[in-house]
Amino acid sequence: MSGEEAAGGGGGEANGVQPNVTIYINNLNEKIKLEELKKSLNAVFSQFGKILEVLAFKTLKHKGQAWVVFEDVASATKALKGMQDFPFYDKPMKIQYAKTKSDVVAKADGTFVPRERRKRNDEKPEKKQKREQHHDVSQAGGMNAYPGTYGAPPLSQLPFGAGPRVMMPEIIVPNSILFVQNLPHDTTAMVLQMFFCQYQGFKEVRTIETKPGIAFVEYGDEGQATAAMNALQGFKIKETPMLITYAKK
DNA sequence: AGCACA
Repeated sequence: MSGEEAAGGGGGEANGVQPNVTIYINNLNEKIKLEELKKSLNAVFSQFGKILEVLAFKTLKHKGQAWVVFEDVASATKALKGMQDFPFYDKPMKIQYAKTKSDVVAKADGTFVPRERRKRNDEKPEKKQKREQHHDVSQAGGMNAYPGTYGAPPLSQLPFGAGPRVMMPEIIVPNSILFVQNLPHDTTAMVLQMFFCQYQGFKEVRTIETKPGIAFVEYGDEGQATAAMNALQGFKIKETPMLITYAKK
């Protein structure tokens, strides 16, 4: 047990914090509204594994910070390493493991003890809390407060060979504008921009309110668009890989 | 900078 202090590499354990299913993020852009922030965090982190909950608060002491609770430590570790300094709303996010166990997790493994004074409910420590007695942790107050579980259509249902007709071979015509499909319906343009803006020649993302699940992303030229397409093809924002093609001219 | 559970 002699000095094993890594030379402040930038990991999470450098500050003596143990690996945790929950990551603690700070240096977040404080101008972003909480709801959007949580949604974006969810979008940006769900590539690393199942997310049980995203927490953020607007109190003075907790601005610019958030907690993302994963199902397992491996996902949290991947997220910590993969997204360290990722430019998120123009600020590099700083990620560590959370210092303590999240309530959702404690509730799931039965170690949860309300930290505040228990309410007028001291004669009933029975296991009848809610009618959610599922063993599915994700339901335990998780992130599923989303306006619906849409679930993008699987790749097999994409409008490619759609229709019972003879398949015409689609001629691929390169375009500086990309057409992105198969996105989670709550994906915002901001989140898409965070991914697509990392490639040369990025101009803008356009979404259409009446058409969730798709987006157009414009680059300076076809070559740049192609590079971005190759880099992000099949990237999963939630569970379903996004499909990128050239927009029709 | 700031580690919570609305």
